[in-house]
Amino acid sequence: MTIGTKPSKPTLAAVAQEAGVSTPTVSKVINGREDVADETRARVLAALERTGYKTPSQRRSVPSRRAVEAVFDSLNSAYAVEVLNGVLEQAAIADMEVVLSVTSRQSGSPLGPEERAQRLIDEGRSGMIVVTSAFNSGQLNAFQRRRIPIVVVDPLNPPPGDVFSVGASNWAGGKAAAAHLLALGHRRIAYIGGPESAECSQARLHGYMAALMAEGISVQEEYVLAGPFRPSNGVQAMKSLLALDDPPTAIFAASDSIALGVLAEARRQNVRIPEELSLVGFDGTHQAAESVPPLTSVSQPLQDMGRSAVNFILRQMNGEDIDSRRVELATHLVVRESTAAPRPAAHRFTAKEAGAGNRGT
Amino acid sequence: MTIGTKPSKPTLAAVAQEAGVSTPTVSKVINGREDVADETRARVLAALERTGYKTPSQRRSVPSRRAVEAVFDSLNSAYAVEVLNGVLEQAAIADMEVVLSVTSRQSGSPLGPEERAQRLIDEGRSGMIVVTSAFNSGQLNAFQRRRIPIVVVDPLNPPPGDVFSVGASNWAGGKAAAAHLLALGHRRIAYIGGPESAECSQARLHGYMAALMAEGISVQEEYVLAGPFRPSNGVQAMKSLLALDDPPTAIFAASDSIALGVLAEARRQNVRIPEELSLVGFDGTHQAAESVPPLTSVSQPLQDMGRSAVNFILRQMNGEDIDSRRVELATHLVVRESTAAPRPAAHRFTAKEAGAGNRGT
DNA sequence: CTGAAAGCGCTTACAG
DNA sequence: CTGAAAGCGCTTACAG
Repeated sequence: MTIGTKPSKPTLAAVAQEAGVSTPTVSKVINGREDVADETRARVLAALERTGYKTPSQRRSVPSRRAVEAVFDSLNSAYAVEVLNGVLEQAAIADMEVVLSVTSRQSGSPLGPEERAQRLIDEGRSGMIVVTSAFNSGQLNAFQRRRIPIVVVDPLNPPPGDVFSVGASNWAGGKAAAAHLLALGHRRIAYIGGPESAECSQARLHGYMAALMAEGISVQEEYVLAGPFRPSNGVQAMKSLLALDDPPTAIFAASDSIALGVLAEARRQNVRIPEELSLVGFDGTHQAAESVPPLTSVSQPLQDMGRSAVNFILRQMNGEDIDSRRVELATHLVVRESTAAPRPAAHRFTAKEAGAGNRGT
Repeated sequence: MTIGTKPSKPTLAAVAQEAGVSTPTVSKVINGREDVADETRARVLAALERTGYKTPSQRRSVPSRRAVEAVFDSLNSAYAVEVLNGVLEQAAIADMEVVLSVTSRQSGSPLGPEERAQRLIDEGRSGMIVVTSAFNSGQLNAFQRRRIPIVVVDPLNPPPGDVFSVGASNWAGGKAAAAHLLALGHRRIAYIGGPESAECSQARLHGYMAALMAEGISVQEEYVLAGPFRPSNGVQAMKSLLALDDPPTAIFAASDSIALGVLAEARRQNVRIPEELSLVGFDGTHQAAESVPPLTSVSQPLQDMGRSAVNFILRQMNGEDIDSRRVELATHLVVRESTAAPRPAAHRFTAKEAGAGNRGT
């Protein structure tokens, strides 16, 4: 794999010497001429192999520096950009190119799975990294069938069993988030999830439930909400939660972007975080670190996930025997300033206080 | 080879004859060597064009899909991601691939300009879009010399005269920002700039100065600060400005990221925006729209800039005669909620009030 | 900066 | 079939 020191590029003459024949003979073999004895041809082919000879055009036009195709849903999330950064970093180390495309920007005529797979082969791609839900399992299979190495990163839904994928430990992350809030003394903890169909959100929800149940706290239905991974979801959910008779003292949001929506709505309603409400996000993007207050968040190793995806492609290319088709990287809770112990029960915050007392100040 | 006729494959020698020079000279031009007189180079380039000469590797290579190389400093800014989105969109429309690399992630051995240019040719790239200050003019010239279409997007500093570039009307944007604040009634307006060496920041500063001078207001030295295009710069600058005896009632920040730092520090010191301080950013990234309060900002057409860069490459590829090598797209002020009329003079906000009255609340 | 001359790597034509 | 020799197209080193 090292491109570093080449003693000297093997020439025709060197191959000839290795094979014990003249240069014209090697030339004939390379150019597929028929006037060469089978035995001689075999010796020359062996020598070509040993010396790693490349024809001038092979040397010059390097038709394909290895390239991975990276397909994203969009780049309009800090999440996607972080994964991309990891992909770029590992690709640079492996001296591979990254050909980037974004499904939302696809030109008019979307290619069918078979055509797309064929084009990937024609262009000499080494593989494809998929960070989008735009491919269904039929399409993924079209790539597999043509033996194009493929890796799906953090799929909303699990890919077919034989497709490689990279994800994060969502269940453990959800459990850690809820456990942190429980340890601070919270008992009324809400969960604002991603789309109900998304496996990763379900896993986070079940981690949250596991933590509550371990403390003997039953999960209240009205505390469990769902929606897209967007700030608007956080805004809406926050409004619903504040309107409850018994609003939560803490919220676990299934993504930082949702949490940012919660934060914005909290500020609008003058609910102070963390004094009146604790908030935990998920993803650990730089947005979480830079928000005011900085957000406690379950950090996913997004760059590592991007790096792992590239490594997975490389290992498939090398024909390595890979025992597990799924890699799950650990999440970890990063405690910042959006979580604190709940206020004493007497001063419990309610929606009515927010509406009346604080708004106009 | 028959004498006098022009057979199918034009050779170096044929080109040399056509140009009235020796074969070594043609060889030098093709390989981008510098030891060729400009006038000679022009003659040879013309002869290459007329004869339709192809290098051996060009003759052998299979025509593949057109691809642009896009080189960014990093993707850790909303600015860069927006430009990239524009590049991706226009490239998709033109059915071109985008090969993405990030200079900060370059693998161990950075390529020299000549090698890098050669590799671009070897890989069959159609051109290169540069969104980084990592290339000096010598390097840019190395690409120009080899006839690789190249476009520099919003250069911190202007590229050499013959390099194509895409930018935004920074001076007009700076003027619009200051004029907006003046129209609201502000008279003490500070400017927090980018790096002093950056042309774009200088242009914004001079636009700001022009607006003040048009109102007969002299620019106060202590109100003009500079630093990197990062939130930390905004934080530092905000601290200095608040420490002045006569702090400004409005701040024009040379980028949204700087403004976000100002916003964070303002919140920390309980300076309310816009009630006590008006704030204008620059760039118009989604960060400006999503901050609390949403930021008034001079919007750059970042996606359009990315799109224009791709179009510039396409036009160079098509050999179009391009009259202007610089395209400057219009900026426009987007007024949101971070700007308002200053408080009446009697209640003028001072640093001391912030320190004493509000902090502990 | 230019180009005659030498050189390089490969191919071709042909004698054996 | 094989390979010495001539040839081709391009590059390099260097004298002027």
